[in-house]
Amino acid sequence: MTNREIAKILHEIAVYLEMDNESFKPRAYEKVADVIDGLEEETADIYKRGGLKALQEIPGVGASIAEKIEELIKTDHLSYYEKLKEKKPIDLSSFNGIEGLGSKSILKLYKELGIKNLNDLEKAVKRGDIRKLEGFGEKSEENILRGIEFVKRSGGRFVLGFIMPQVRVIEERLKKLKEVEKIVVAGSVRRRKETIGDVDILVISKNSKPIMDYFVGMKEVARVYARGDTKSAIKLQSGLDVDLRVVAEKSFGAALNYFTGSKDHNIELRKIAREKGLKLSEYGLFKGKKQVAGKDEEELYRALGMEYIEPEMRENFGEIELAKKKRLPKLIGYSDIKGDLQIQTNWTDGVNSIEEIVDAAMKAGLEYIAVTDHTKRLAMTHGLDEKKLIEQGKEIDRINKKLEKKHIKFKVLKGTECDILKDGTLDLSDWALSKLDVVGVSVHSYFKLDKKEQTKRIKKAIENPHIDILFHPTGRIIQRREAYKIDVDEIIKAAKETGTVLEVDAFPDRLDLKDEYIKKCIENEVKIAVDSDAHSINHLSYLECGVAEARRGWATREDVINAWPVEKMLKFLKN
DNA sequence: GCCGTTTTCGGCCCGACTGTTTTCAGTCG
Repeated sequence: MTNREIAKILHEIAVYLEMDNESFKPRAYEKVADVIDGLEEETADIYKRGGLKALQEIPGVGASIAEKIEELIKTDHLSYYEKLKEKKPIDLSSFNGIEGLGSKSILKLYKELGIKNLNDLEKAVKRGDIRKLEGFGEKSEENILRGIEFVKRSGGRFVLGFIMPQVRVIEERLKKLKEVEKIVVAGSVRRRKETIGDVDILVISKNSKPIMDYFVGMKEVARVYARGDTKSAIKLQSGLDVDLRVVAEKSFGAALNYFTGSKDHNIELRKIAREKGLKLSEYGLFKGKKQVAGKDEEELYRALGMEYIEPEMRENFGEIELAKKKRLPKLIGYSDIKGDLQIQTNWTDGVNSIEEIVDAAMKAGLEYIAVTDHTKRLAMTHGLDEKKLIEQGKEIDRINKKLEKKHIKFKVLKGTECDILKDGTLDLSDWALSKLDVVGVSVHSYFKLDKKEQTKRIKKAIENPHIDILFHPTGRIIQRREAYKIDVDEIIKAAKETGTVLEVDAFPDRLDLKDEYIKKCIENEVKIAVDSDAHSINHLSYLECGVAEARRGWATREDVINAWPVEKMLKFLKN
């Protein structure tokens, strides 16, 4: 049983307990569900390793929940949960994402109308049964209908890197309004989560009416949920929900903090405030009635006795403890990347020539790139064999000479994205690999091998002394493809032993490695490389998404080899 | 149900909005 499955059951137990008007138990289950969902190690492995005792070391897990998890792991069943479900046989998960429907409403719908799932709900809405219920009305009915549509369509989330340009356009437009004194996009966009559900924008203004008028009247607005003087909410034609809030200058920091989240991070901060006899809300930090901080975030964190915490770290994964001790890492900056070590050109499946990419990379402020086209095994991309690779090397020599002549300091490196074959051997000869500056390897086939075999395959590949970087190490594609089954800890260990760099592929729906694994690399002193995996010059801008993910994994400039000058980076790869 | 510079009981984050009411429960972030 996976963490996700365990978390889902615990979450549903919480909902059932809420239905029974239990006051604090639901929160206990809810909390553990969240913790387990975010756990790196499989709970089943934790149990295997240390039994009930180890389970109880998971934050929020006590004797009672530990036993329930044990039962789940051992038998794939939980009698406690099944009894609850027997009493109220409702498909709770089908109601996820229908905004405004919590446990109490779901219970009412079940009791009064016998609604057990989304299908029943849709039928009841269409019959007009919902509005007749006490406590429900036309508006509720409309909301439910909209929720059903939403859930059916998208599951409700967008890949941040793909939707970001749209967010920026709106931000820029609002910024230009003369009534807007300050504007920040908060929420999960500011924390740079991989996917987002909606966008929260905060502005300071003394005259909000024209701003709100403009906001709800934009051409791509599909629907206006609310239009007030302090808050408006819209849905864009793309399906993205955007909220705009106007806050007072003296509360801006507190509001920004509050609307940036994460929720867990905020809860911790509020607890700390309470311990100090203070009260934290989105209006500020208060001692009694008196505001002691909240104008900006720096001041707020200082008043709580800690360092400023970058938004990308605010997940309550230990950042607050470090901030208290004033020992937060200095995260890599968005303009620290000096080179890009994975780029495909029109020699294989990229669309641009090497020279076009060099040109674009220079304009983007880079100092070097590695050309890393696919190898022959990927026939559909016309992958390069040894002979073509040598030809390409000559072309790169020519371009470098040309740059030198013009006294341009930019450097093009010879590289490859060499295929890892099924047995862990490589698609190019050692002789060919030894001629290259940057050797990346990656898996593009046999995704379904079992965990042991897949791990062994990748380990074998990176044990080849010519290998520098393992590209997109887990192979996941967000919202489309699961990661291959591999033991990431084993791979990190092998990378440490062989001096292999692990990549953070910056493509918005890859972000591979993801944040939690990046954090693990850094804890184990394994270096990472943030690469665009560009297949066209337009993709170079995705480097930003990779840096964001690296920051979410607490990476500093020292951890990222392509944030280093080219000489230092190459010297590191040689050793 | 969990947790403890409050160790075996008492407290658990906070405020606002929504839709339905006629003072509030439910939901959300």
